[in-house]
Amino acid sequence: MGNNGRPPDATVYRLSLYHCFLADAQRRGDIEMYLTSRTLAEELDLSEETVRRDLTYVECKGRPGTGYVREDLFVALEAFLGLREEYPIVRVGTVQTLTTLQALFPENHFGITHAAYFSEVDEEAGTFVGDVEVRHVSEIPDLDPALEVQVALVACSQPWIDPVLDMLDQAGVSGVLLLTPKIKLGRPPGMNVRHVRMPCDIKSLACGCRFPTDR
Amino acid sequence: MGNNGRPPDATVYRLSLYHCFLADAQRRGDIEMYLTSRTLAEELDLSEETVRRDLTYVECKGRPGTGYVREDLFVALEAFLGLREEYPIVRVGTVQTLTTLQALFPENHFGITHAAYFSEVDEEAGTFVGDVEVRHVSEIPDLDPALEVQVALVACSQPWIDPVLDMLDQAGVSGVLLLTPKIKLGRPPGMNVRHVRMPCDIKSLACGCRFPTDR
DNA sequence: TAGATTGTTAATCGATTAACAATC
DNA sequence: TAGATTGTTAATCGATTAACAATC
Repeated sequence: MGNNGRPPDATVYRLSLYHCFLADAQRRGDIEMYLTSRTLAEELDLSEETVRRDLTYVECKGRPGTGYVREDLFVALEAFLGLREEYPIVRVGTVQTLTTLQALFPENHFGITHAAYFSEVDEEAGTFVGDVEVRHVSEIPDLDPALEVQVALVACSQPWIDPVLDMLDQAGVSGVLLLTPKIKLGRPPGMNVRHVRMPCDIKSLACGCRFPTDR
Repeated sequence: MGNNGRPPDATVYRLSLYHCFLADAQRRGDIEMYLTSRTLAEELDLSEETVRRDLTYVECKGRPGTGYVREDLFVALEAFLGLREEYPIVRVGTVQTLTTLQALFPENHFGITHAAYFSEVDEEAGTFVGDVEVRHVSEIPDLDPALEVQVALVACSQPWIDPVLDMLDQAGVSGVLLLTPKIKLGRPPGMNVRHVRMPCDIKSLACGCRFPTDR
């Protein structure tokens, strides 16, 4: 504890994973009072040491012999990650894509909710995905600043990527999870883009077959 | 060169990225004969040194003062990654999801093609996505071994994840790119799973807002 | 107290960056 | 030859693992 400064990326990702784990466990009705680094490690395929090291970054002391108070840990993680009760994000893609995403990663799971949906297809403006109204991407800059949306999930078609990133930047969104494959992005300076490149992941996995894991 | 043994994961991923870059450039009709580490670095937001270091793993010598022969590099990367002309993969998900994936990451882009589509929905067996017939996931173990499929792209619903991973394992598929969020996987031993956890990525991005990048 | 688990320090492992001689 | 770019070695940075004293 008392560990200041920006933690390593790998740690931030795992802290997010712990938060997801707790949100999910809560949803499933788990009400155990305490949680140890060992349990967490086993559930998430990590080592105990890594878990404890990670948790030194958040404002939550563990109790030797007992573990961490589940609820305290959850609250501390939420605070550390800068989340809110239901963290609102924006989603961008065609109605087709938005519908798939809604099925794959439903609203209000893991403590994340929607602020707005945007489609790049003109005719889809005004239609609904679930009970959410879809607006045209060109309206992204008009996103209500009061919503304080910081992150977007983007899966629009390739040609729309750069314009969409620009408009999100204008709307004050500083983090983007991008699912559409593309080689070179025209990312606005300062914008944080996590790009999932499915073709690269697949090729990496192909390579994995040539070098079988030793563990 | 002469660099043997399994390269670091980060390197394998970037080698895949270089291969994607070349496949994409070829598709766009780029026919420059040579390519330098600087160009590659600039296009992919990496450092020159990293690119050169990475390329020491593949069987392709660069020429001081000139760079790498584009075509040679492409062939060497393909060989190194264990790819083939059109590398066949399997895709798993509902018709809805498969359709979205086909739009987002079309067949025959980046040198990857399909071997088969599988849906977890009984009634969807026999339907078509694009010109590809969809089969039921329970048929995964019957996948023709002659196709030599090594990798699958899976985006089925949560309850199907574990059974699907098992059946893919039976079918000899050893690498999986999984898009469905889930905390704990029952992954068959030896199976290589790259799990994209959208909720975790989003929370990590949220955290990024609290610690603005310094560069 | 005894058992269990934390938090911290040191050691190791892994990856990137810097520097530069070799060479086309 | 001169200019440009490679490949390699050393230095740095970052992350994980191991070990263990502290403590509830």
